[in-house]
Amino acid sequence: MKTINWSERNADFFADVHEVVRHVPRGRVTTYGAIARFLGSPSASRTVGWAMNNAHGAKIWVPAHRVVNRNGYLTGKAHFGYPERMKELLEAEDVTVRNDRVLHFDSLFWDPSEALTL
DNA sequence: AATGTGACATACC
DNA sequence: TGGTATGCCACAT
Repeated sequence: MKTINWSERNADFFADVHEVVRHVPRGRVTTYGAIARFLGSPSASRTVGWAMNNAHGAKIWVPAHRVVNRNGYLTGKAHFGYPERMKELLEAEDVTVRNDRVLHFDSLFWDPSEALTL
Protein backbone atom coordinates (compact mmCIF):
# COMPACT_ATOMS: atom_id res chain seq x y z
CA MET A 1 0.00 0.00 0.00
CA LYS A 2 1.47 3.26 -1.12
CA THR A 3 0.60 6.38 0.77
CA ILE A 4 0.13 9.54 -1.20
CA ASN A 5 0.02 12.86 0.53
CA TRP A 6 -1.70 15.77 -1.04
CA SER A 7 -0.31 19.16 -0.31
CA GLU A 8 -3.37 20.94 0.85
CA ARG A 9 -6.88 20.13 1.78
CA ASN A 10 -9.41 22.40 0.19
CA ALA A 11 -12.00 24.34 2.04
CA ASP A 12 -15.17 23.07 0.49
CA PHE A 13 -16.50 19.58 0.19
CA PHE A 14 -16.87 19.55 -3.60
CA ALA A 15 -13.26 20.58 -4.06
CA ASP A 16 -12.14 17.88 -1.63
CA VAL A 17 -14.10 15.29 -3.56
CA HIS A 18 -12.59 16.44 -6.83
CA GLU A 19 -9.13 16.28 -5.34
CA VAL A 20 -9.63 12.70 -4.21
CA VAL A 21 -11.00 11.61 -7.56
CA ARG A 22 -7.97 13.05 -9.29
CA HIS A 23 -5.88 10.53 -7.36
CA VAL A 24 -7.81 7.50 -8.60
CA PRO A 25 -5.28 5.62 -10.73
CA ARG A 26 -5.97 5.02 -14.37
CA GLY A 27 -7.65 1.67 -14.83
CA ARG A 28 -9.03 1.58 -11.28
CA VAL A 29 -12.39 2.62 -9.85
CA THR A 30 -13.73 3.83 -6.53
CA THR A 31 -17.12 4.52 -5.06
CA TYR A 32 -19.16 7.44 -3.81
CA GLY A 33 -19.30 5.95 -0.34
CA ALA A 34 -15.57 5.30 -0.10
CA ILE A 35 -14.87 8.92 -0.93
CA ALA A 36 -17.42 10.13 1.59
CA ARG A 37 -15.92 7.94 4.31
CA PHE A 38 -12.44 9.07 3.51
CA LEU A 39 -13.44 12.71 3.81
CA GLY A 40 -14.97 12.09 7.21
CA SER A 41 -18.64 12.18 6.24
CA PRO A 42 -19.57 8.49 6.00
CA SER A 43 -23.13 9.15 4.93
CA ALA A 44 -22.47 11.93 2.49
CA SER A 45 -22.14 9.64 -0.48
CA ARG A 46 -25.11 11.32 -2.03
CA THR A 47 -23.34 14.61 -1.93
CA VAL A 48 -20.33 13.02 -3.58
CA GLY A 49 -22.58 12.22 -6.53
CA TRP A 50 -23.64 15.83 -6.63
CA ALA A 51 -19.99 16.83 -6.64
CA MET A 52 -19.47 14.63 -9.69
CA ASN A 53 -22.33 16.34 -11.42
CA ASN A 54 -20.51 19.54 -10.66
CA ALA A 55 -17.14 18.13 -11.77
CA HIS A 56 -17.69 19.01 -15.41
CA GLY A 57 -17.18 22.64 -14.52
CA ALA A 58 -14.13 22.04 -12.33
CA LYS A 59 -10.99 23.99 -13.11
CA ILE A 60 -8.84 20.89 -13.19
CA TRP A 61 -10.01 17.77 -15.00
CA VAL A 62 -11.71 15.18 -12.83
CA PRO A 63 -11.84 11.55 -14.00
CA ALA A 64 -15.45 11.21 -12.92
CA HIS A 65 -15.93 8.02 -14.92
CA ARG A 66 -13.80 6.19 -12.33
CA VAL A 67 -16.47 6.68 -9.69
CA VAL A 68 -19.22 4.07 -9.61
CA ASN A 69 -21.69 2.96 -6.99
CA ARG A 70 -20.78 0.41 -4.36
CA ASN A 71 -21.80 -2.54 -6.52
CA GLY A 72 -19.74 -1.40 -9.46
CA TYR A 73 -22.66 -0.11 -11.48
CA LEU A 74 -22.29 2.92 -13.74
CA THR A 75 -25.10 4.86 -12.15
CA GLY A 76 -23.68 8.12 -13.40
CA LYS A 77 -23.61 7.20 -17.06
CA ALA A 78 -26.45 9.57 -17.87
CA HIS A 79 -24.23 12.55 -17.17
CA PHE A 80 -21.48 12.12 -19.70
CA GLY A 81 -23.00 13.72 -22.75
CA TYR A 82 -24.25 10.48 -24.22
CA PRO A 83 -25.03 7.27 -22.34
CA GLU A 84 -22.15 5.13 -23.60
CA ARG A 85 -19.49 7.71 -22.96
CA MET A 86 -18.71 6.59 -19.44
CA LYS A 87 -18.24 3.02 -20.57
CA GLU A 88 -16.01 4.14 -23.41
CA LEU A 89 -13.83 6.17 -21.09
CA LEU A 90 -13.43 3.17 -18.80
CA GLU A 91 -12.72 0.69 -21.55
CA ALA A 92 -10.11 3.05 -22.92
CA GLU A 93 -8.34 2.30 -19.63
CA ASP A 94 -8.85 -1.44 -20.00
CA VAL A 95 -11.70 -1.56 -17.52
CA THR A 96 -14.31 -3.88 -18.98
CA VAL A 97 -17.95 -2.94 -18.56
CA ARG A 98 -20.83 -5.33 -19.09
CA ASN A 99 -24.47 -4.54 -18.52
CA ASP A 100 -23.54 -1.23 -16.90
CA ARG A 101 -21.33 -2.97 -14.39
CA VAL A 102 -17.55 -3.01 -14.00
CA LEU A 103 -16.16 -6.52 -14.38
CA HIS A 104 -13.78 -7.68 -11.63
CA PHE A 105 -14.98 -4.76 -9.59
CA ASP A 106 -13.59 -6.18 -6.36
CA SER A 107 -10.04 -6.30 -7.63
CA LEU A 108 -10.25 -2.97 -9.48
CA PHE A 109 -11.70 -1.14 -6.50
CA TRP A 110 -9.39 1.54 -5.21
CA ASP A 111 -9.99 2.72 -1.67
CA PRO A 112 -8.77 6.25 -1.00
CA SER A 113 -8.50 5.41 2.70
CA GLU A 114 -5.79 2.89 1.88
CA ALA A 115 -3.81 5.14 -0.42
CA LEU A 116 -4.24 8.69 0.75
CA THR A 117 -3.96 10.63 3.94
CA LEU A 118 -5.79 13.78 4.76
C1' DA B 1 -35.03 31.83 5.29
C1' DA B 2 -37.07 27.52 3.98
C1' DT B 3 -37.68 23.85 0.93
C1' DG B 4 -36.77 20.42 -2.55
C1' DT B 5 -33.58 17.75 -5.08
C1' DG B 6 -29.83 14.56 -6.43
C1' DA B 7 -24.27 10.32 -10.23
C1' DC B 8 -25.49 7.11 -2.85
C1' DA B 9 -25.36 4.08 1.20
C1' DT B 10 -27.36 2.17 5.37
C1' DA B 11 -30.51 0.98 8.74
C1' DC B 12 -34.67 -0.71 9.86
C1' DC B 13 -38.76 -2.86 9.65
C1' DT C 1 -35.88 -9.92 0.20
C1' DG C 2 -37.50 -5.67 -0.58
C1' DG C 3 -39.56 -1.18 0.37
C1' DT C 4 -39.14 3.07 3.00
C1' DA C 5 -36.74 6.49 5.72
C1' DT C 6 -32.85 9.22 6.62
C1' DG C 7 -28.13 11.35 6.71
C1' DC C 8 -25.41 14.37 4.07
C1' DC C 9 -24.04 18.92 1.49
C1' DA C 10 -24.40 22.43 -2.09
C1' DC C 11 -27.34 24.84 -4.99
C1' DA C 12 -31.62 26.53 -7.21
C1' DT C 13 -35.96 28.37 -6.34
